[in-house]
Amino acid sequence: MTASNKVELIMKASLTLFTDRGFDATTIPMIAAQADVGTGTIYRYFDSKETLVNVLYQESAQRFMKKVKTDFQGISVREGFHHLFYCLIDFTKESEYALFFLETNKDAYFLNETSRKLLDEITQMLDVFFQRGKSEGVLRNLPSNVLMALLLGAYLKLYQLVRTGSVEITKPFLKELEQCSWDAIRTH
Amino acid sequence: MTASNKVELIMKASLTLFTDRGFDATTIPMIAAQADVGTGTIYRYFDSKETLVNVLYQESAQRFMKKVKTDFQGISVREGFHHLFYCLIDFTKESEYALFFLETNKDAYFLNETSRKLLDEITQMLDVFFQRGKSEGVLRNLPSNVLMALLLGAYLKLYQLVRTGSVEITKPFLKELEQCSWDAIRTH
Amino acid sequence: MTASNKVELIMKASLTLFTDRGFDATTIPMIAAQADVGTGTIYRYFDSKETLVNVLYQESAQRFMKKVKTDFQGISVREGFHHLFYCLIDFTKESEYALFFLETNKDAYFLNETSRKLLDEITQMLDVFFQRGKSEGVLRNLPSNVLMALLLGAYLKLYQLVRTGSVEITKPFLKELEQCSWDAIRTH
Amino acid sequence: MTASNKVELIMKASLTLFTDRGFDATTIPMIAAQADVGTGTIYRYFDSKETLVNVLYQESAQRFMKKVKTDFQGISVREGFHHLFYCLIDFTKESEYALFFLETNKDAYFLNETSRKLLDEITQMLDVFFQRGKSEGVLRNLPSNVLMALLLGAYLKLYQLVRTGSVEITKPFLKELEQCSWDAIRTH
DNA sequence: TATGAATGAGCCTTCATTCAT
DNA sequence: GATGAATGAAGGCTCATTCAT
Repeated sequence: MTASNKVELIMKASLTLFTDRGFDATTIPMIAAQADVGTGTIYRYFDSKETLVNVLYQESAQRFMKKVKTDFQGISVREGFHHLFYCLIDFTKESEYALFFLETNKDAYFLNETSRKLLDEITQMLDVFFQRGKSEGVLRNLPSNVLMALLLGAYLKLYQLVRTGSVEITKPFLKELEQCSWDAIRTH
Repeated sequence: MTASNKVELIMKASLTLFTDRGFDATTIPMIAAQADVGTGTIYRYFDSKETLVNVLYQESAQRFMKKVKTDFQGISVREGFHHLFYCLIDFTKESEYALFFLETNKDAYFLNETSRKLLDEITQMLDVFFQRGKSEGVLRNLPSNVLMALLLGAYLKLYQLVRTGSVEITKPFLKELEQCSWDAIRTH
Repeated sequence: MTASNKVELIMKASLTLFTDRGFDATTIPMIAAQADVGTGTIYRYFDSKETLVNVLYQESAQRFMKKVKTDFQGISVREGFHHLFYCLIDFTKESEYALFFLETNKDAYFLNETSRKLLDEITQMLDVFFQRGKSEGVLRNLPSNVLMALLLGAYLKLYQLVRTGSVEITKPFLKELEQCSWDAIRTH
Repeated sequence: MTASNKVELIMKASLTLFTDRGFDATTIPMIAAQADVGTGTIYRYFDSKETLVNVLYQESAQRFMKKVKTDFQGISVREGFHHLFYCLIDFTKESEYALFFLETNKDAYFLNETSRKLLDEITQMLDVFFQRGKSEGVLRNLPSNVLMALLLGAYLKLYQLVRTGSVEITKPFLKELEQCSWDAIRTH
């Protein structure tokens, strides 16, 4: 078994557990068991539990950023929003546990400087987009982080319903949700 | 120093810490230090950490429910929404850390039966309101919990910005946010 | 309420609880509740929990010693044994909780020097008696503490059965037990 | 150092301390220090302090039962008594702290169902023996538990003297003690 | 390299003791 | 004198982290 494979196993297991149970309620032995490796092995690849969670966070952040960036240029604001919305959806679909990244607050006590900076990068990228929307008069004249909060907050709370099985995702449902979110931030 | 004073200090400290760090990452010694009381004192007033968190939750839930109920009858759906939105605002203003109640998931493992029942009551009360809105054709034809998630999710994420000082609350700002939320769930 | 009265209440309550639950499992608040006094009141009369238990022990020891001493002179060894046996019985009857004294080992970690010395006094008194029995050829030629252990050990173990209700005390039963104990230590 | 070694160290240390100070007055850190292991190590091998004490109790009970059972059939009552008496002696000699088992009351709050059942088995086995003695007219007509109490109570109290060094065990001494105990319960 | 036994700091909780009323 | 609220040291137990194999 290659080292990278072990790392992957550990990361996957951590992500699952952190998402399902939270950072504090997840123990290193739990992760080791889930990843089917020894406890000590985790420490061969990650300095500490905090390092691990930050690596995870950063990996997700990077993946999310890359996804958003792709084909995000040279399209209309409405198309951009559609893109953004489906990035969230795809991102969550690809790995349900990516939610961990989306749900973790910027000021979570276990995040380090690197993680926070990465989030800032994403925020700035989105800021550019939202600024354009505002200058074009398509989006409400609110701070970008507010617009993003409206979008992301609603999305996450909704996804909780999905995860608990209270709500089922269908294409028309997604379409309507996209419209809701769009209506929330666009000018009328 | 009166006993009630200590209870208040403990509750306030707990609420702050639970809101900021979450239940698991908050330790009893932390609470004691923040409340400036001895560790043992907390146990004079609360059976356990779990009792404490539930008392806090229920107190908030009750306060929120009472607030919403007042003047919630015999008004139009739009007016009802306005009422609801400003209940959230006032509730959060009164005690910033009331967010703890709003943010805590129903299935948080530390909530007891009483807490869950209380939340169910609130949910049902809101369901009646959202149903009326839908039957009048004013609100989108989505499940009530979805409509609530859209409203609450956005509000909470937004309030995080307020707490970190990234955004300042002003009357016109609130007015606009109310409109955003309303636009998200109303029919167009 | 006179001070001495409080002291009595506290001592009685302690004795009961120490006998029933043991020294470690008995808390000061428990004693206070049972004695119907405030927690702090106990510390007005006793320096510490350890002081309290030693006072109790010594009081019992003194009472037992006095009881044995009375009419213990100028009688035959057999009569002396009868006296001793019924001292145990009466002592236990008068206050069932006197058992605490009889059951507490000399090397119990909470006993202080004074308590140990008092027990030594009793031991010496009994030694005189047992020596006489041996020199008269009535008792087995074994160390006095051994003879006493045979008597007391059997008695205490038996009394446990009484307390759990497994065995009922009647006059003929006591008569037979006395004979058992006597047969154990007398010469044949 | 092998795992079984640690378990042994822990069990030995616990047994010593439980015997010397009792269950309540013995702390896990004490045991760890005595066994020269970390506190946490104890919990690798025993779920809880209560589990530990029960394992200890059951191990002793089993060892005692096995010892008594061997060559306990088809011998006279007097021979049976001799066997029983030397079982106690050997048992205590093998591990001085086996006393913990003999001294612990059946109704000790920390004993679990398994421990109690094991003691019941032993009690029943002895009951059969005592019944035979009574029906043959060799033993006093007293309940079996009373006869056992006479024997065991005396033995335990005696052994306390041995442990404190007040008395030294020699062959003739044991012989005489056996006779004492036998004289206590036999018919005359 | 991989492991998991071992560890001890730190958690929740209790309770002997103090002290302001 | 009497009280009981307040305290913090210490107990049982968990778990992040280390290290010998």
